[in-house]
Amino acid sequence: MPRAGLSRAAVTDIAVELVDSAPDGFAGLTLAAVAARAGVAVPSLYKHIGSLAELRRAVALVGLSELLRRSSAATVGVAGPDALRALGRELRAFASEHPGLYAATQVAPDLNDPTALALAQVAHDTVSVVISVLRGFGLADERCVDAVRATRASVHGFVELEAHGGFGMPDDVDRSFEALLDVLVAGIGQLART
Amino acid sequence: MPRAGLSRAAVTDIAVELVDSAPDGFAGLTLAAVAARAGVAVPSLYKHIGSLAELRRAVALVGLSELLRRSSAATVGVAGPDALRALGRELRAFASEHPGLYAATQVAPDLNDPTALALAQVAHDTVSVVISVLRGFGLADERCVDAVRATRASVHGFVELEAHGGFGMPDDVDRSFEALLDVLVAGIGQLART
DNA sequence: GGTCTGTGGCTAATAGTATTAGCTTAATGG
DNA sequence: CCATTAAGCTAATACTATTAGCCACAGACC
Repeated sequence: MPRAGLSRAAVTDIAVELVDSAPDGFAGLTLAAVAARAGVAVPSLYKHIGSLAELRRAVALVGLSELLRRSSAATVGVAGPDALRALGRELRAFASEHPGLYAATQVAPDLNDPTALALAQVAHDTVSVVISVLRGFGLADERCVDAVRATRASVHGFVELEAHGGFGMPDDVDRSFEALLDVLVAGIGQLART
Repeated sequence: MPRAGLSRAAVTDIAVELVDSAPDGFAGLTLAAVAARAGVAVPSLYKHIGSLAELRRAVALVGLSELLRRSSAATVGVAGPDALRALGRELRAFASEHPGLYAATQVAPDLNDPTALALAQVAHDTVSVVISVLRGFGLADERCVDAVRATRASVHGFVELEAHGGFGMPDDVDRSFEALLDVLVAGIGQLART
Protein backbone atom coordinates (compact mmCIF):
# COMPACT_ATOMS: atom_id res chain seq x y z
CA MET A 1 0.00 0.00 0.00
CA PRO A 2 2.33 2.80 -1.19
CA ARG A 3 1.43 6.35 -0.19
CA ALA A 4 0.35 8.94 -2.68
CA GLY A 5 1.97 11.77 -0.76
CA LEU A 6 -1.05 14.03 -0.81
CA SER A 7 -1.58 17.20 1.18
CA ARG A 8 -4.24 19.83 1.48
CA ALA A 9 -2.43 21.94 -1.09
CA ALA A 10 -2.02 19.04 -3.48
CA VAL A 11 -5.70 18.16 -3.27
CA THR A 12 -6.65 21.79 -3.84
CA ASP A 13 -4.32 21.99 -6.84
CA ILE A 14 -6.00 18.98 -8.41
CA ALA A 15 -9.41 20.52 -7.81
CA VAL A 16 -8.24 23.76 -9.41
CA GLU A 17 -7.08 21.86 -12.47
CA LEU A 18 -10.35 19.99 -12.69
CA VAL A 19 -12.72 22.94 -12.47
CA ASP A 20 -11.00 24.58 -15.42
CA SER A 21 -10.85 21.48 -17.60
CA ALA A 22 -14.01 19.55 -16.67
CA PRO A 23 -17.09 20.26 -18.81
CA ASP A 24 -19.27 21.10 -15.81
CA GLY A 25 -16.65 23.36 -14.33
CA PHE A 26 -16.92 24.49 -10.77
CA ALA A 27 -20.50 23.35 -10.26
CA GLY A 28 -19.59 19.85 -11.38
CA LEU A 29 -16.58 19.47 -9.10
CA THR A 30 -16.74 16.09 -7.43
CA LEU A 31 -14.64 14.29 -4.86
CA ALA A 32 -14.73 11.20 -7.04
CA ALA A 33 -13.00 13.08 -9.86
CA VAL A 34 -10.39 14.52 -7.51
CA ALA A 35 -9.70 11.13 -5.97
CA ALA A 36 -9.38 9.50 -9.39
CA ARG A 37 -6.91 12.15 -10.51
CA ALA A 38 -4.94 11.73 -7.30
CA GLY A 39 -4.91 7.95 -7.66
CA VAL A 40 -6.55 7.46 -4.31
CA ALA A 41 -9.87 6.28 -2.89
CA VAL A 42 -12.49 8.92 -2.20
CA PRO A 43 -12.54 8.73 1.63
CA SER A 44 -8.77 9.27 1.71
CA LEU A 45 -9.36 12.87 0.71
CA TYR A 46 -10.94 13.52 4.08
CA LYS A 47 -7.50 13.23 5.64
CA HIS A 48 -6.69 16.54 3.96
CA ILE A 49 -9.98 18.40 3.63
CA GLY A 50 -13.02 18.64 5.83
CA SER A 51 -15.69 18.36 3.17
CA LEU A 52 -16.48 19.04 -0.45
CA ALA A 53 -17.81 22.45 0.52
CA GLU A 54 -14.55 23.29 2.21
CA LEU A 55 -12.59 22.16 -0.84
CA ARG A 56 -14.73 24.41 -2.97
CA ARG A 57 -13.92 27.34 -0.72
CA ALA A 58 -10.24 26.45 -0.96
CA VAL A 59 -10.57 26.62 -4.73
CA ALA A 60 -12.39 29.92 -4.33
CA LEU A 61 -9.45 31.27 -2.38
CA VAL A 62 -7.05 30.29 -5.14
CA GLY A 63 -9.33 31.89 -7.72
CA LEU A 64 -9.76 35.11 -5.78
CA SER A 65 -6.02 35.35 -5.12
CA GLU A 66 -5.24 34.96 -8.80
CA LEU A 67 -7.95 37.45 -9.65
CA LEU A 68 -6.42 39.94 -7.25
CA ARG A 69 -2.91 39.36 -8.58
CA ARG A 70 -3.96 39.88 -12.18
CA SER A 71 -6.14 42.87 -11.37
CA SER A 72 -3.25 44.57 -9.62
CA ALA A 73 -0.76 43.71 -12.33
CA ALA A 74 -3.05 45.00 -15.06
CA THR A 75 -3.59 48.40 -13.47
CA VAL A 76 -0.20 49.46 -12.15
CA GLY A 77 0.91 52.65 -13.79
CA VAL A 78 -2.41 53.45 -15.43
CA ALA A 79 -5.11 55.79 -14.21
CA GLY A 80 -8.65 56.92 -14.85
CA PRO A 81 -10.55 55.55 -17.85
CA ASP A 82 -7.52 53.64 -19.11
CA ALA A 83 -7.19 51.84 -15.80
CA LEU A 84 -10.89 50.99 -15.73
CA ARG A 85 -10.69 49.57 -19.23
CA ALA A 86 -7.58 47.58 -18.40
CA LEU A 87 -9.24 46.18 -15.29
CA GLY A 88 -12.33 45.14 -17.16
CA ARG A 89 -10.38 43.47 -19.94
CA GLU A 90 -8.24 41.60 -17.45
CA LEU A 91 -11.27 40.29 -15.56
CA ARG A 92 -12.82 39.08 -18.79
CA ALA A 93 -9.55 37.48 -19.90
CA PHE A 94 -9.22 35.70 -16.58
CA ALA A 95 -12.75 34.36 -16.80
CA SER A 96 -12.12 33.21 -20.35
CA GLU A 97 -8.87 31.43 -19.51
CA HIS A 98 -10.09 29.98 -16.21
CA PRO A 99 -13.86 29.60 -16.36
CA GLY A 100 -14.02 27.22 -13.42
CA LEU A 101 -11.75 29.32 -11.26
CA TYR A 102 -13.74 32.42 -12.10
CA ALA A 103 -17.00 30.72 -11.18
CA ALA A 104 -15.39 29.68 -7.92
CA THR A 105 -14.81 33.28 -6.95
CA GLN A 106 -18.56 33.72 -6.59
CA VAL A 107 -19.06 31.29 -3.69
CA ALA A 108 -20.45 32.69 -0.48
CA PRO A 109 -17.85 32.60 2.28
CA ASP A 110 -18.59 30.52 5.36
CA LEU A 111 -17.53 31.38 8.88
CA ASN A 112 -15.90 28.63 10.97
CA ASP A 113 -13.98 27.63 7.87
CA PRO A 114 -10.18 27.79 8.14
CA THR A 115 -10.00 29.87 4.98
CA ALA A 116 -12.72 32.33 5.97
CA LEU A 117 -10.28 34.95 7.18
CA ALA A 118 -7.95 34.69 4.20
CA LEU A 119 -10.95 34.77 1.89
CA ALA A 120 -12.31 37.94 3.46
CA GLN A 121 -8.85 39.50 3.28
CA VAL A 122 -8.30 38.87 -0.41
CA ALA A 123 -11.87 39.91 -1.22
CA HIS A 124 -11.24 43.16 0.59
CA ASP A 125 -7.98 43.71 -1.27
CA THR A 126 -9.70 43.06 -4.59
CA VAL A 127 -12.27 45.74 -3.83
CA SER A 128 -9.40 48.04 -2.89
CA VAL A 129 -7.94 47.63 -6.35
CA VAL A 130 -11.23 48.69 -7.90
CA ILE A 131 -11.39 51.67 -5.56
CA SER A 132 -7.90 52.69 -6.59
CA VAL A 133 -8.79 52.36 -10.23
CA LEU A 134 -11.85 54.56 -9.78
CA ARG A 135 -9.91 57.17 -7.83
CA GLY A 136 -8.94 58.93 -11.05
CA PHE A 137 -12.57 59.76 -11.72
CA GLY A 138 -12.77 62.21 -8.85
CA LEU A 139 -15.81 60.64 -7.25
CA ALA A 140 -17.28 61.97 -4.05
CA ASP A 141 -16.60 59.63 -1.15
CA GLU A 142 -20.20 58.60 -0.71
CA ARG A 143 -20.45 57.83 -4.43
CA CYS A 144 -17.41 55.60 -4.42
CA VAL A 145 -19.08 52.43 -3.18
CA ASP A 146 -21.84 52.91 -5.74
CA ALA A 147 -19.27 53.19 -8.51
CA VAL A 148 -17.42 50.09 -7.30
CA ARG A 149 -20.65 48.14 -7.29
CA ALA A 150 -21.64 49.37 -10.74
CA THR A 151 -18.24 48.37 -12.09
CA ARG A 152 -18.26 44.93 -10.54
CA ALA A 153 -21.86 44.30 -11.54
CA SER A 154 -21.41 45.33 -15.16
CA VAL A 155 -18.26 43.38 -15.83
CA HIS A 156 -19.36 40.33 -13.86
CA GLY A 157 -22.74 40.30 -15.55
CA PHE A 158 -21.20 40.46 -18.99
CA VAL A 159 -18.70 37.72 -18.24
CA GLU A 160 -21.42 35.52 -16.77
CA LEU A 161 -23.78 35.93 -19.67
CA GLU A 162 -20.96 35.28 -22.10
CA ALA A 163 -19.79 32.15 -20.28
CA HIS A 164 -23.29 30.68 -20.06
CA GLY A 165 -24.15 31.33 -23.68
CA GLY A 166 -26.53 34.12 -22.80
CA PHE A 167 -25.71 36.09 -25.92
CA GLY A 168 -27.78 34.39 -28.53
CA MET A 169 -26.89 36.52 -31.50
CA PRO A 170 -23.59 35.93 -33.26
CA ASP A 171 -22.62 39.58 -33.26
CA ASP A 172 -19.07 40.40 -32.23
CA VAL A 173 -18.87 39.93 -28.48
CA ASP A 174 -15.47 41.61 -28.18
CA ARG A 175 -16.91 44.79 -29.65
CA SER A 176 -19.88 44.60 -27.29
CA PHE A 177 -17.52 44.35 -24.35
CA GLU A 178 -15.62 47.42 -25.50
CA ALA A 179 -18.98 49.17 -25.75
CA LEU A 180 -19.75 48.12 -22.18
CA LEU A 181 -16.48 49.68 -21.09
CA ASP A 182 -17.44 52.84 -22.99
CA VAL A 183 -20.77 52.90 -21.18
CA LEU A 184 -19.06 52.39 -17.85
CA VAL A 185 -16.44 55.09 -18.42
CA ALA A 186 -19.02 57.61 -19.57
CA GLY A 187 -21.50 56.67 -16.86
CA ILE A 188 -19.03 56.83 -14.00
CA GLY A 189 -17.66 60.08 -15.34
CA GLN A 190 -21.20 61.42 -15.20
CA LEU A 191 -21.65 60.00 -11.71
CA ALA A 192 -18.64 61.99 -10.58
CA ARG A 193 -20.20 65.21 -11.84
CA THR A 194 -23.41 64.86 -9.82
CA MET B 1 -53.88 3.16 -4.08
CA PRO B 2 -55.70 6.46 -4.73
CA ARG B 3 -54.35 8.63 -7.52
CA ALA B 4 -52.76 11.97 -6.89
CA GLY B 5 -54.04 13.41 -10.14
CA LEU B 6 -50.71 14.86 -11.22
CA SER B 7 -49.83 16.27 -14.61
CA ARG B 8 -46.83 17.87 -16.22
CA ALA B 9 -48.17 21.30 -15.33
CA ALA B 10 -48.89 20.32 -11.73
CA VAL B 11 -45.37 18.94 -11.27
CA THR B 12 -43.89 22.08 -12.79
CA ASP B 13 -45.99 24.26 -10.51
CA ILE B 14 -44.71 22.43 -7.45
CA ALA B 15 -41.14 22.84 -8.67
CA VAL B 16 -41.74 26.56 -9.20
CA GLU B 17 -43.01 26.89 -5.66
CA LEU B 18 -40.04 24.99 -4.28
CA VAL B 19 -37.27 26.92 -6.01
CA ASP B 20 -38.58 30.15 -4.55
CA SER B 21 -39.07 28.85 -1.02
CA ALA B 22 -36.29 26.28 -0.58
CA PRO B 23 -33.06 27.57 0.91
CA ASP B 24 -30.89 26.28 -1.94
CA GLY B 25 -33.24 27.69 -4.53
CA PHE B 26 -32.98 26.59 -8.12
CA ALA B 27 -29.64 24.85 -7.76
CA GLY B 28 -31.00 22.75 -4.90
CA LEU B 29 -34.13 21.64 -6.71
CA THR B 30 -34.56 17.91 -6.21
CA LEU B 31 -37.03 15.33 -7.43
CA ALA B 32 -37.29 14.00 -3.88
CA ALA B 33 -38.58 17.37 -2.67
CA VAL B 34 -41.06 17.64 -5.54
CA ALA B 35 -42.33 14.12 -4.92
CA ALA B 36 -42.73 14.76 -1.20
CA ARG B 37 -44.70 17.90 -1.87
CA ALA B 38 -46.88 16.08 -4.37
CA GLY B 39 -47.44 13.20 -1.94
CA VAL B 40 -46.05 10.70 -4.38
CA ALA B 41 -43.03 8.41 -4.76
CA VAL B 42 -40.09 9.79 -6.70
CA PRO B 43 -40.28 7.49 -9.75
CA SER B 44 -43.91 8.46 -10.28
CA LEU B 45 -42.75 11.86 -11.44
CA TYR B 46 -41.25 10.27 -14.54
CA LYS B 47 -44.77 9.68 -15.82
CA HIS B 48 -45.00 13.44 -16.32
CA ILE B 49 -41.46 14.65 -16.93
CA GLY B 50 -38.52 13.17 -18.76
CA SER B 51 -35.81 14.01 -16.29
CA LEU B 52 -34.74 16.47 -13.64
CA ALA B 53 -32.96 18.52 -16.29
CA GLU B 54 -36.16 18.75 -18.31
CA LEU B 55 -38.11 19.82 -15.23
CA ARG B 56 -35.54 22.52 -14.63
CA ARG B 57 -36.03 23.78 -18.17
CA ALA B 58 -39.78 23.74 -17.63
CA VAL B 59 -39.24 25.93 -14.58
CA ALA B 60 -36.97 28.13 -16.68
CA LEU B 61 -39.76 28.60 -19.18
CA VAL B 62 -42.15 29.69 -16.44
CA GLY B 63 -39.55 32.10 -15.10
CA LEU B 64 -38.73 33.57 -18.49
CA SER B 65 -42.42 33.97 -19.33
CA GLU B 66 -43.08 35.81 -16.09
CA LEU B 67 -39.98 37.92 -16.65
CA LEU B 68 -41.23 38.86 -20.10
CA ARG B 69 -44.71 39.64 -18.82
CA ARG B 70 -43.44 41.91 -16.08
CA SER B 71 -40.89 43.58 -18.31
CA SER B 72 -43.56 44.43 -20.82
CA ALA B 73 -46.04 45.61 -18.22
CA ALA B 74 -43.45 47.84 -16.56
CA THR B 75 -42.49 49.67 -19.75
CA VAL B 76 -45.74 50.31 -21.57
CA GLY B 77 -46.29 53.99 -22.01
CA VAL B 78 -42.82 55.07 -20.94
CA ALA B 79 -39.87 55.90 -23.13
CA GLY B 80 -36.18 56.68 -23.06
CA PRO B 81 -34.35 56.93 -19.73
CA ASP B 82 -37.57 56.50 -17.75
CA ALA B 83 -38.31 53.24 -19.53
CA LEU B 84 -34.79 51.96 -18.97
CA ARG B 85 -35.02 52.75 -15.27
CA ALA B 86 -38.43 51.12 -14.99
CA LEU B 87 -37.16 48.01 -16.75
CA GLY B 88 -34.15 47.75 -14.46
CA ARG B 89 -36.19 48.20 -11.32
CA GLU B 90 -38.71 45.61 -12.46
CA LEU B 91 -35.99 43.04 -13.16
CA ARG B 92 -34.49 43.59 -9.75
CA ALA B 93 -37.90 43.38 -8.08
CA PHE B 94 -38.66 40.13 -9.87
CA ALA B 95 -35.35 38.64 -8.79
CA SER B 96 -35.98 39.76 -5.24
CA GLU B 97 -39.49 38.33 -5.07
CA HIS B 98 -38.66 35.14 -6.96
CA PRO B 99 -34.98 34.35 -6.46
CA GLY B 100 -35.32 30.74 -7.56
CA LEU B 101 -37.34 31.59 -10.62
CA TYR B 102 -34.88 34.30 -11.57
CA ALA B 103 -31.96 31.90 -11.24
CA ALA B 104 -33.87 29.48 -13.44
CA THR B 105 -33.94 31.98 -16.29
CA GLN B 106 -30.19 31.58 -16.68
CA VAL B 107 -30.19 27.91 -17.69
CA ALA B 108 -28.78 27.06 -21.08
CA PRO B 109 -31.50 25.83 -23.42
CA ASP B 110 -31.23 22.32 -24.79
CA LEU B 111 -32.32 21.23 -28.23
CA ASN B 112 -34.46 18.05 -28.52
CA ASP B 113 -36.36 19.25 -25.48
CA PRO B 114 -40.11 19.80 -25.95
CA THR B 115 -39.82 23.29 -24.49
CA ALA B 116 -36.79 24.33 -26.56
CA LEU B 117 -38.86 26.19 -29.12
CA ALA B 118 -41.05 27.99 -26.61
CA LEU B 119 -37.97 28.87 -24.61
CA ALA B 120 -36.23 30.38 -27.61
CA GLN B 121 -39.39 32.29 -28.49
CA VAL B 122 -39.86 33.91 -25.09
CA ALA B 123 -36.14 34.67 -24.83
CA HIS B 124 -36.37 36.42 -28.18
CA ASP B 125 -39.40 38.40 -27.08
CA THR B 126 -37.65 39.46 -23.90
CA VAL B 127 -34.75 40.85 -25.91
CA SER B 128 -37.29 42.63 -28.08
CA VAL B 129 -38.62 44.44 -25.04
CA VAL B 130 -35.14 45.66 -24.20
CA ILE B 131 -34.65 46.80 -27.78
CA SER B 132 -37.91 48.73 -27.65
CA VAL B 133 -36.91 50.35 -24.39
CA LEU B 134 -33.59 51.44 -25.85
CA ARG B 135 -35.21 52.80 -28.99
CA GLY B 136 -35.74 56.15 -27.33
CA PHE B 137 -32.00 56.69 -27.06
CA GLY B 138 -31.56 57.09 -30.79
CA LEU B 139 -28.88 54.46 -31.13
CA ALA B 140 -27.37 53.57 -34.45
CA ASP B 141 -28.52 50.14 -35.62
CA GLU B 142 -25.13 48.53 -35.25
CA ARG B 143 -24.84 49.90 -31.73
CA CYS B 144 -28.17 48.51 -30.61
CA VAL B 145 -27.04 45.00 -29.83
CA ASP B 146 -24.13 46.39 -27.84
CA ALA B 147 -26.51 48.53 -25.81
CA VAL B 148 -28.84 45.60 -25.19
CA ARG B 149 -25.94 43.51 -23.96
CA ALA B 150 -24.63 46.27 -21.73
CA THR B 151 -28.07 46.71 -20.21
CA ARG B 152 -28.63 43.03 -19.59
CA ALA B 153 -25.12 42.53 -18.25
CA SER B 154 -25.26 45.45 -15.83
CA VAL B 155 -28.63 44.67 -14.33
CA HIS B 156 -28.08 40.93 -14.25
CA GLY B 157 -24.66 41.34 -12.68
CA PHE B 158 -26.01 43.61 -9.97
CA VAL B 159 -28.91 41.31 -9.18
CA GLU B 160 -26.63 38.29 -9.07
CA LEU B 161 -24.10 39.89 -6.77
CA GLU B 162 -26.87 41.11 -4.52
CA ALA B 163 -28.57 37.71 -4.35
CA HIS B 164 -25.34 35.86 -3.58
CA GLY B 165 -24.25 38.27 -0.88
CA GLY B 166 -21.51 39.69 -3.05
CA PHE B 167 -21.89 43.17 -1.58
CA GLY B 168 -19.95 42.93 1.64
CA MET B 169 -20.38 46.45 2.88
CA PRO B 170 -23.66 47.42 4.53
CA ASP B 171 -24.08 50.56 2.46
CA ASP B 172 -27.51 51.17 1.00
CA VAL B 173 -27.95 48.75 -1.87
CA ASP B 174 -31.07 50.47 -3.20
CA ARG B 175 -29.11 53.67 -3.68
CA SER B 176 -26.32 51.77 -5.39
CA PHE B 177 -28.82 50.29 -7.82
CA GLU B 178 -30.19 53.71 -8.65
CA ALA B 179 -26.61 54.79 -9.25
CA LEU B 180 -26.16 51.85 -11.59
CA LEU B 181 -29.21 53.01 -13.52
CA ASP B 182 -27.71 56.51 -13.66
CA VAL B 183 -24.49 55.06 -15.03
CA LEU B 184 -26.41 53.06 -17.60
CA VAL B 185 -28.57 55.96 -18.74
CA ALA B 186 -25.61 58.31 -19.05
CA GLY B 187 -23.40 55.66 -20.67
CA ILE B 188 -25.95 54.58 -23.26
CA GLY B 189 -26.76 58.19 -23.98
CA GLN B 190 -23.09 58.70 -24.69
CA LEU B 191 -22.99 55.53 -26.80
CA ALA B 192 -25.75 56.99 -28.95
CA ARG B 193 -23.68 60.11 -29.63
CA THR B 194 -20.66 58.26 -31.01
C1' DG C 1 -73.68 -2.58 -16.66
C1' DG C 2 -69.74 -5.32 -17.52
C1' DT C 3 -65.33 -5.63 -19.64
C1' DC C 4 -60.91 -3.71 -21.66
C1' DT C 5 -57.39 -0.82 -22.08
C1' DG C 6 -54.39 2.94 -21.08
C1' DT C 7 -52.09 5.21 -17.69
C1' DG C 8 -50.68 6.84 -13.22
C1' DG C 9 -49.21 5.20 -9.34
C1' DC C 10 -46.09 1.64 -6.83
C1' DT C 11 -41.76 -1.27 -5.36
C1' DA C 12 -37.28 -2.94 -6.45
C1' DA C 13 -32.93 -2.37 -8.35
C1' DT C 14 -28.80 0.20 -10.29
C1' DA C 15 -25.48 3.62 -10.27
C1' DG C 16 -23.69 7.72 -8.69
C1' DT C 17 -22.84 11.23 -4.94
C1' DA C 18 -20.83 12.58 0.04
C1' DT C 19 -19.71 11.24 4.55
C1' DT C 20 -18.35 8.54 8.83
C1' DA C 21 -16.20 4.66 11.31
C1' DG C 22 -12.76 1.79 12.04
C1' DC C 23 -8.67 -0.82 10.52
C1' DT C 24 -3.80 -1.23 8.82
C1' DT C 25 0.29 0.05 7.51
C1' DA C 26 3.81 3.22 6.15
C1' DA C 27 6.84 6.88 7.61
C1' DT C 28 8.97 9.33 11.16
C1' DG C 29 10.90 10.65 15.70
C1' DG C 30 12.94 9.39 20.08
C1' DC D 1 14.55 -0.36 17.11
C1' DC D 2 10.33 0.64 18.75
C1' DA D 3 6.34 3.71 19.22
C1' DT D 4 3.50 7.12 17.71
C1' DT D 5 1.29 9.69 14.12
C1' DA D 6 -0.85 10.03 10.02
C1' DA D 7 -2.23 8.48 5.47
C1' DG D 8 -4.11 5.25 3.07
C1' DC D 9 -7.81 1.45 2.81
C1' DT D 10 -12.60 -1.10 3.04
C1' DA D 11 -17.20 -1.16 4.59
C1' DA D 12 -21.36 0.99 5.65
C1' DT D 13 -24.94 4.77 5.60
C1' DA D 14 -27.69 8.04 3.53
C1' DC D 15 -28.67 10.73 0.02
C1' DT D 16 -29.39 11.65 -5.22
C1' DA D 17 -31.44 10.29 -10.20
C1' DT D 18 -32.95 6.85 -13.26
C1' DT D 19 -34.90 2.45 -15.31
C1' DA D 20 -37.71 -1.79 -15.24
C1' DG D 21 -41.56 -4.05 -14.37
C1' DC D 22 -45.97 -4.65 -11.85
C1' DC D 23 -50.75 -3.45 -10.52
C1' DA D 24 -54.91 -1.24 -9.96
C1' DC D 25 -57.83 2.51 -11.01
C1' DA D 26 -60.71 5.42 -14.48
C1' DG D 27 -62.81 6.07 -18.30
C1' DA D 28 -64.26 4.23 -22.96
C1' DC D 29 -66.69 0.85 -25.50
C1' DC D 30 -69.68 -2.84 -26.45
